[in-house]
Amino acid sequence: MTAARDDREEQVEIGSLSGSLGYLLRMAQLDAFERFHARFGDMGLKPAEVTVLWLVGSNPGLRQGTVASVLRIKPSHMTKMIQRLEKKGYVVRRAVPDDRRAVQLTLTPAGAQLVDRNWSDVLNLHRKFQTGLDEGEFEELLQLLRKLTGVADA
Amino acid sequence: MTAARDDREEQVEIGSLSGSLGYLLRMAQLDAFERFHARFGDMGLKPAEVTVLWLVGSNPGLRQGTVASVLRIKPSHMTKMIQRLEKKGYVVRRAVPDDRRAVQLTLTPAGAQLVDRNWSDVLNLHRKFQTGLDEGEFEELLQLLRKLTGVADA
DNA sequence: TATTGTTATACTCTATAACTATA
DNA sequence: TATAGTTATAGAGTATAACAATA
Repeated sequence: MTAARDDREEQVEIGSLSGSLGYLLRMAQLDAFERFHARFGDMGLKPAEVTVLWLVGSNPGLRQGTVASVLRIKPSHMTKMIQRLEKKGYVVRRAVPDDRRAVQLTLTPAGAQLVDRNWSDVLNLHRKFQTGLDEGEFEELLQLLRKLTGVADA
Repeated sequence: MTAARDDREEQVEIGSLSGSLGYLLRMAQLDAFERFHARFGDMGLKPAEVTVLWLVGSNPGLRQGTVASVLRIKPSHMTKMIQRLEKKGYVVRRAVPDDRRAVQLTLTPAGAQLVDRNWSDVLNLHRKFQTGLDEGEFEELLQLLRKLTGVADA
């Protein structure tokens, strides 16, 4: 009796949960992950990894620690992530000349190609799906999120 | 030379990352977690757990599986979460009379009290902090997120 | 002494599948 | 046979702390 169960679920009183920013952010992020996976799943990379590649591509020689702090990824996690990206041949690690404790990152040609080919699609991924938002609303949403998080406009 | 390092980080070119919905959602969620932890950390509950308590309080006798599907939490994780909430004395599990495979959830008096005392603060947590958004912008953001995620307005 | 990145440990969340007890 | 929930296992992300190399 699937119908009966579905009926039950429709009776749930969500109420003021729809006024919770935390809940809405969580739901939005789950949707975003699903869209990413549907479109880029066969690339074998996760959203955070693609973001790291784009950031390194835009800032060649960026230190690993800087990438971690900009993206708010823990250093110990960053290490493992960069090792994966290096193993896949997208990233090169090199000691920083002035400070040999530090590691500077650059993309390999394969990494650069991957970013060039896909970054635009990554940015437009959510617009093109049936989000219910028109272009103006989408931009408004981005603007409000930038203001909320303190991320500077491009 | 901390100053030197800070200077380096300020030179990072974020560029079109500020146009990425996924990135902004991630940053917003990190901020939201931090605010939650600063305000409710000593309660010993996480955002998802508080949300479950509120949902059960608003829908006494709700099945565990329904809670899981509404909040998009995996059933196996839901089991462990409910066990924690039960152990802390906030939730009671009972077999559903019509279907003894299923479990219906209700709050204990302690659970109900916790929700009554804190839910309003949970909802208002992000407004009151220096988010940079005024009340109108905050409501607009919630509205756009509801539209994006398909969550019905209260 | 302090900092960059690495390694190690533990815990949470996710993903999956096998299992139980019911239906 | 199918479903509700549980258990088990493996992987990713987070949080900490200890560590090596370098500053």
